[in-house]
Amino acid sequence: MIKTSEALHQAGITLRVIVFTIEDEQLKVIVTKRTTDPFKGFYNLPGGFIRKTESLEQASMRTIAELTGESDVYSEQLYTFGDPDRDSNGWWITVAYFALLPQDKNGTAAYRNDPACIALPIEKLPKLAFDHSSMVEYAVARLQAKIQYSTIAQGLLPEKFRLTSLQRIYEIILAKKLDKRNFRKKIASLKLLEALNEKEIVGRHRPATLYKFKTKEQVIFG
Amino acid sequence: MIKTSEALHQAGITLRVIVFTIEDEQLKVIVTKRTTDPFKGFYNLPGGFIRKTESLEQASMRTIAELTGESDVYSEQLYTFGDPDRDSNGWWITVAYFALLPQDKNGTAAYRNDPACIALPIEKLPKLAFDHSSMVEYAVARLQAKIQYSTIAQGLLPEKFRLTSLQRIYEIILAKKLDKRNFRKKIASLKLLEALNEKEIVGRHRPATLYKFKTKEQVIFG
DNA sequence: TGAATAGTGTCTTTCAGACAATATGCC
DNA sequence: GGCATATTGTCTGAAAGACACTATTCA
Repeated sequence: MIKTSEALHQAGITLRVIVFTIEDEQLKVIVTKRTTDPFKGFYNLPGGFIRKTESLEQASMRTIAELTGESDVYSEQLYTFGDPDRDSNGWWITVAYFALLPQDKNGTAAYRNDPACIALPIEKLPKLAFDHSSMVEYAVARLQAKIQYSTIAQGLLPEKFRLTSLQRIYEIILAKKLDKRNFRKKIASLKLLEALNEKEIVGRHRPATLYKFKTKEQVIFG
Repeated sequence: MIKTSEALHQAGITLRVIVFTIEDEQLKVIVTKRTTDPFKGFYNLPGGFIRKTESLEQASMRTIAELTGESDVYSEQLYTFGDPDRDSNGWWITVAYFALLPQDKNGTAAYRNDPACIALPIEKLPKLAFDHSSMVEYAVARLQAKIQYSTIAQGLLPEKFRLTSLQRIYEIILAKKLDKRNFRKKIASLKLLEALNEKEIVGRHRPATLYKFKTKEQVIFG
């Protein structure tokens, strides 16, 4: 049926990671500027190759660690992109992963390892190289969907955080205001957080109780 | 950083399809029996290769069409499996798609093209070759999740169907009984179906109104 | 004491779930 | 008329959404 010359037994296969973080009250994605053609001067998503001895999961974690210096971030497989015209430079299949980089307690993104990387806000993101704009779009949709029925927001927060910070994560990702009382009622009913005997004092006002998630694992609460 | 000898620029890449259908009031998946080693005698998922001129989507649709004779079934990308030890026969990355084969009006599965294929019930499925059992598990989980907030059940039904048939689809996939009045109330509130001026008479009892989906596209109803 | 954020409760509406009797067509 | 499936409504409890005031700390 299939002529061997036509069949793509041996495809070039690459990995791309969509790393989100929240900085300056904005959802941002990490990109690098291309210095070679095609798409010279455009931003693209950081990527890497898969070693023969590692799983896709491991390859994505390694790539993210090389990029951010963080080896324990949340990540999951997003989608595999394989349109024949997505890269003029040959036939490439790209497995995309998305990941979340936590804020530190000051609300800025955690340390980033690679100086060529820059975090750009999702709003007003320029057109990216190849089909990377679609990948980001797809990842944002996944993130928006998943934050509503899982504890994925944990990946964007430091270990200890204020309820207000958690609410801001939701507001930024869903791009809408939430009612403070309803939000806290909902969070409390899920019983996934633990109040700590610690307060955080940020300004000249009442200090906030710090919370942490009872478990590090992602919880789905359908 | 990455030594070329270690990096997997050129992976063998294959496609596998998990085709579900409902037959004899059971959720079944289409498999074929292997005639060669490894896993000779085991069942495995039907698969294929990707041509250089087609997208992954197109390759999966083509594979499903070759298999079932149906060229317009519902399908979506499931997951990409790439563990280095998943196939002893070299390094293979497999992009898995899942698809739904509609019943015909008699409640049996639609025509199948490939005589080597057999549909086995999900309950009491034997261990499959390679990591195909995990793939089926993953696909079942996706199907169970998705039927609850989308019109994916449409893919398992003929164009015109009774509300009772729709309810049976839900009951079989979710493996639990549903209340008829609550089910119909819910379906009605979604306003996604259109009652036809046709009745279906199956036995010596009151005939049922036939319905169809207003649109062929999948609808997500959060 | 003023500024700024933390923390809290009620009412209304909507949706899910339990539950059973009547209707209709064929034989 | 008997059989078999189709069709329909109410009540209750839970969760979502609208809505505003008091508490606490520091400068």
